[in-house]
Amino acid sequence: MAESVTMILASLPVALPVINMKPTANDVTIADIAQAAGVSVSTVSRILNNKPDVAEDTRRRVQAVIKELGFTPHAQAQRLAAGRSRAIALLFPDAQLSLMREEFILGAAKAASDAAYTFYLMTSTVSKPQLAALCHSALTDGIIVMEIHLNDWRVNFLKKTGFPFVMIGRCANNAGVSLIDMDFEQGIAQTIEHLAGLGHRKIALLALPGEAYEHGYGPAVRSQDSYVKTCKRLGLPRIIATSNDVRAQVSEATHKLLDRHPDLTAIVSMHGDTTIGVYRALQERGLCIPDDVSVIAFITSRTAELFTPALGAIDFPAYEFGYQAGRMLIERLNGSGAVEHIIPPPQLVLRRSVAEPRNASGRRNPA
Amino acid sequence: MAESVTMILASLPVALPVINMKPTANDVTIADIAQAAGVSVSTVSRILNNKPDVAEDTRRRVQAVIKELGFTPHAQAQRLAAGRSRAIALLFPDAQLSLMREEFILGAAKAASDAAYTFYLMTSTVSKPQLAALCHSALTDGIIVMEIHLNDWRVNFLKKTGFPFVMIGRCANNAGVSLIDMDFEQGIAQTIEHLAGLGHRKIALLALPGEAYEHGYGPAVRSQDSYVKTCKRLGLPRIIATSNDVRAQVSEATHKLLDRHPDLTAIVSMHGDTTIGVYRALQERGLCIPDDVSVIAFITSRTAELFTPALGAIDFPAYEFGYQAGRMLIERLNGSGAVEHIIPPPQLVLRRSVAEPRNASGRRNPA
DNA sequence: TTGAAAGCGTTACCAG
DNA sequence: CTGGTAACGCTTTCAA
Repeated sequence: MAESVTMILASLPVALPVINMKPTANDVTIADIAQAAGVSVSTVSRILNNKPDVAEDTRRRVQAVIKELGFTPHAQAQRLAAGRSRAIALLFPDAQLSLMREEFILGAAKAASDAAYTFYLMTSTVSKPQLAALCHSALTDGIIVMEIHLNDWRVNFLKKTGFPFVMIGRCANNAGVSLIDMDFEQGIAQTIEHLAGLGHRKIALLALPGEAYEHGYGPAVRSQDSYVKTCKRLGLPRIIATSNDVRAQVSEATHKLLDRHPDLTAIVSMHGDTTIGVYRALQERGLCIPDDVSVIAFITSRTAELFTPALGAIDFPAYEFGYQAGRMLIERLNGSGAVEHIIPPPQLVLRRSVAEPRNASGRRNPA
Repeated sequence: MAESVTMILASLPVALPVINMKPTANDVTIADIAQAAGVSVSTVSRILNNKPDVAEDTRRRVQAVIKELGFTPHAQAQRLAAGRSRAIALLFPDAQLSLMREEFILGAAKAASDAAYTFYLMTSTVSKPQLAALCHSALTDGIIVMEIHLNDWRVNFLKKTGFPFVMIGRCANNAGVSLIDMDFEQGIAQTIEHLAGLGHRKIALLALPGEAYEHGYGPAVRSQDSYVKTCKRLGLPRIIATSNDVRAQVSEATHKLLDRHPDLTAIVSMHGDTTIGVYRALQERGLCIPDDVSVIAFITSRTAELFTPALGAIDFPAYEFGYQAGRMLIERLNGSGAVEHIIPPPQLVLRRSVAEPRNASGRRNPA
């Protein structure tokens, strides 16, 4: 009854079940059905694909046989013959750049399953040859690309080859390709405006790493530019710090930020869950959220609610983004659906981490 | 320059790029290579598959042609001909039962990509016919099953058909099948012992829903049984509450728990990130973590760190679990690798949410 | 409404 | 070492 306490590595040299038989060897095929039902394979195929031109009578008879013999189609063969895979793939880069990435997966997978498509997940960043190989492989009918740069070689490549795809994110030029993207400009603008409306004057942007901006990573560029523009417009000082999307580094960046600007009263974070680093830094300095410093980030509701105090956010509905991306792609593949650019209006969700600034003179000093 | 503020639904009736051509129609095939290189397709195929019996000279020449023509294999056809897909699939149920589920995906996907396998993600719970269809489809060589019940029809089915699979979790009888699982018994036992060692006497278990236990969901059964046994052994009272894995309900359950047992000093949660519901409930009652109540959960480090105070945990290395599951499956498929049962020793990670109980008489009253 | 046969792009066996 | 050729299991004309 008692389970072993330590790792059990039962390398039992048990005779493994027959797995080296050709996986399909003993399966019942469409030919078996045809024979058993006394019709041709073409007829069975028609029935399998719900073609109209089959006698009701025949259909019923064959379907009975199918059921009886427990036949189920060999998707691999279907796909080869039909010239399409009824599959979509999500290219999910390794890089640490992005936000809320995991939820994209489940959303896209759901869209696929809703449309009776299969769903491939390709982690690890692809090289150009790899991408070409993927397109030629016929494994998938279309792909979802994310972490888009303003000038993105993958997008250029796919456009050139005409391989169907959609983007989560967008380039500088998005003619002819469907996409769903966050409105980082408006999101930032609204956030700064809201904070300014509460009385904040020193609002810092905790941005993505400088390389991200320099490499033209969309969210980095758009948010930072919008921050600068908005601050200018409102006559606010521009206070920008950058950090990798790693908790410890976010924390460190926050400390530096506060060293340089001990009087700032709000931080807008481009980081996702690693914004916890901001919380920790503030805690370490004995600063209170939101009384001393308000914090807002681009983040999913579910994650924002884990913070204490709950993290105010420009809501990032990542699951929905993934779902929409999948949906658009599949509609595209099915011939329905025109080019769509979905850029939902940013949703500012105020939670406990956002408040009016405490009277500046009342500020406690850092420990 | 200014982006539109609202959702842009650009249903531009643009002439769509040619996507209805048979996806493979214009691709260069192995036959093209053969012709261009002046060899047979068999030879090209051999070279593609790195077979030894090819003249170095020929090999180089053909490879040059391949490169020149930009040939890339049609995986779909390869798979049909070879009788194997070099793909694995993860069955990812919809149900709300489990913990840390998303990270499994990335881990398993990584294992696949490390082995040059492709990775399918099947969300939504499968029915028996669906599972049978998947096995026959030849889309995947093996599958990873998770959210295992002590007696699991999927496992029984797969065993019977001999289709290769591994489990994240385990059944009552696990002969002949590889698995990786959390040691819930020991995890709970160690946790209770540790808390008791700190001086806690009233330690509650916030368990999974009653149905989960009744249906024989492994983690539910093992943890609860272990809790009861351990408490008995240590002479501690048994205080069990159940809840669905939804924040609001976890919160409510916590409130009820405290209504019935206002003097409890520690809560062990079987819930993942929804354990935030426990935090909120305690907060609402003006109870302090950990001074009034210590909290421990089964949870990933990354998520535990988002809590304030950081959530003590029996660490749930979900990514690693996914990775190992994928690795085992692929090794199995490759013929290497015997049956493995991996049950890592539970890792108790004490964070800020765990402390000695405050002197019981010093306890503040609920607001 | 049905059937025969020609693929789909590879792999793998068998001769040479 | 190389080339023919039969699968792989299904879809899809084309005739009947």
